[in-house]
Amino acid sequence: MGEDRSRRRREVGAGPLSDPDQGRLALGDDAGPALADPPHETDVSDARVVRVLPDVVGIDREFDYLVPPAWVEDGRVERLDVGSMVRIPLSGRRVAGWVTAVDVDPAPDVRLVPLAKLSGTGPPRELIDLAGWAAWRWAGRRVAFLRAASPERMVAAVPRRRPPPTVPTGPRDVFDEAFEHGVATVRVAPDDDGYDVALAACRRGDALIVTADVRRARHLAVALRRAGIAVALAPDDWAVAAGGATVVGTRSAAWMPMPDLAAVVVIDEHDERLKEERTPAWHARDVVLERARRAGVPTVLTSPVPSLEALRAGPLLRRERSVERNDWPIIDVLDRRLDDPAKAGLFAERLMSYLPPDKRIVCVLNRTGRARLLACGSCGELVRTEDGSSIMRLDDDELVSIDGSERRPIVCIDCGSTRLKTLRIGVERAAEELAALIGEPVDEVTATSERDPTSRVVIGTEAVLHRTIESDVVVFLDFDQELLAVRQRAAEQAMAILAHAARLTGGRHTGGRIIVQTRQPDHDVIAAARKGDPAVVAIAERDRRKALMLPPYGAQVALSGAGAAEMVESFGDVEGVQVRGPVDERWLIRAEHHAPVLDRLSELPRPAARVRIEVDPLRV
DNA sequence: CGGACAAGCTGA
DNA sequence: CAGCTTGTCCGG
Repeated sequence: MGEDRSRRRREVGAGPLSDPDQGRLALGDDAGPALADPPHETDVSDARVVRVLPDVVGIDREFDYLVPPAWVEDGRVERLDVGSMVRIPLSGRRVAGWVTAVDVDPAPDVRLVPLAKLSGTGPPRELIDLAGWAAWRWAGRRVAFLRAASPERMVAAVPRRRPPPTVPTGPRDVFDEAFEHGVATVRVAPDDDGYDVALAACRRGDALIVTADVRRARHLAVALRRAGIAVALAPDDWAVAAGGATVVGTRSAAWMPMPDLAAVVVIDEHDERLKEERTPAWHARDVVLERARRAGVPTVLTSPVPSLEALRAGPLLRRERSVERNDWPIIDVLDRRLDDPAKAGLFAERLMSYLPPDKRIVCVLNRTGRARLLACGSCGELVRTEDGSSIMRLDDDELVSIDGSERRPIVCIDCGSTRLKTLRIGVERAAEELAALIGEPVDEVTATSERDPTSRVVIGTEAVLHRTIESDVVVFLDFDQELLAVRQRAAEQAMAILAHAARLTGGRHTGGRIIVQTRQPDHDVIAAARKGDPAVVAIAERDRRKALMLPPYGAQVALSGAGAAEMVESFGDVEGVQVRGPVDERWLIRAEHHAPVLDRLSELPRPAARVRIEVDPLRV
């Protein structure tokens, strides 16, 4: 060992200059002036060694580095700890990385080089550990999670906490009780804004409050600050959070530093926006549940329509049945089977008599999969080929005809404008028809609409529910679209959509109303919403998923991409794990428990070709 | 990921 | 066999 070290010292100190990093070392550079002197005084054999994970996707391996002795002398080493963000020389280039361990015994027989730079403060130790767990849980790479846990811009020093938070005390409520269970789910009113649960969490100390919606997060942050609480809004206020504060934010908040974490809240835990879309497709609810468990602090999940995952995580707390019922709007069901099929258009004949003449009305028409049309944003003409025979689509920054034979830059042939808009035929036609029926203008809202609608009656795709702040009545023109969707979680998603609509309208006690046009008036989802009791759907779903061993009662992993076949090949046979596929170049791995599948996936080498691994996908 | 190096292909 | 492409390995 001693021999190794002295050899290393010689090589590091006076090694060949062909290695650019060693050249830097000998010349001082970032390592500081101390090393510009001959290294006779600084005994590198006693130098401290740290372990670093490079911020390079595709490496996912740690390397050992020397702490430059100059850092010891100038005190920089004081700031160097697990989680520190550094720059390291790695195979001839310099890359960023995270310190994952300090004062390590270096791996033998490697020629150590010093760290190049101390860049700033990074994720604390517990988040480094949590990232390791998450990499296992979602079969991803640690780098992805450490990036999520790192500040967007380098943080040199963490400000110390401002004066101790003053938290308004209030009467003990259902949320205070929920925190005493360790993990619990509270079924709340559809229009619950999350403020009460957030406040109950803050009464316990620094709270981590995760919401699905950005606007909700911002509102909550403002409201809590107004109540005198020190709040860091994720991800911007990273440094404030690191100094100690309550953290509010969407998914990204799950990875914010919190030195004094005391309680965790997930608002609208059923919302699919809590799941990252890109791989690794982690779920913020599940990340914070694990984080809280490790920290030994309680978690409360809230939702008007709790997921099976939440119901499995802990007890469900509800309010009185009669109270819950009142929190949901009245649901009017228009049975489309009763219409004369010959003239069954988009609007049931009876619908007009259900629409109040002076209230705000939002109509939802989820016609996904319909052909999207491009039109000129200026003259309104449809974007077509030269001869006008066929429509054109957008391909990167060019227009291309459907058969691919004609391309041109984005220019309207009629007026020369370069501005385009997309039309969704379903919604557009419906808006025209509805405007004619009610004799007043009807604005359209789609995911790409820029301005908020101003008309009293609005129509749009599901996106309209995210855009509109308040309305008295929500009409689902074709709810069968949701009920019949060939999706694994169609019923829950339909229930969630109704809950979202109920948020806009408010409960029946304030006149809230939802009108549902359907050919399945007896569907569980509709029955549940009418009673204001989502358990009806949850129980049916639970039994179905248990029987099929679907999450959360089993593990499901989808593999796709060019390297998937190779990965499945090397996955081989694992006891109690079944592999099916490929269906559309996609494999499905299923098992009763996650561990055998995830353990195997984590020990498998990644194929060179890309593989998309989705653990417990929301849609299959 | 990206550089180094080896093995394989091409053309004269 | 130089000169190039493609594949595989490995980094401290």
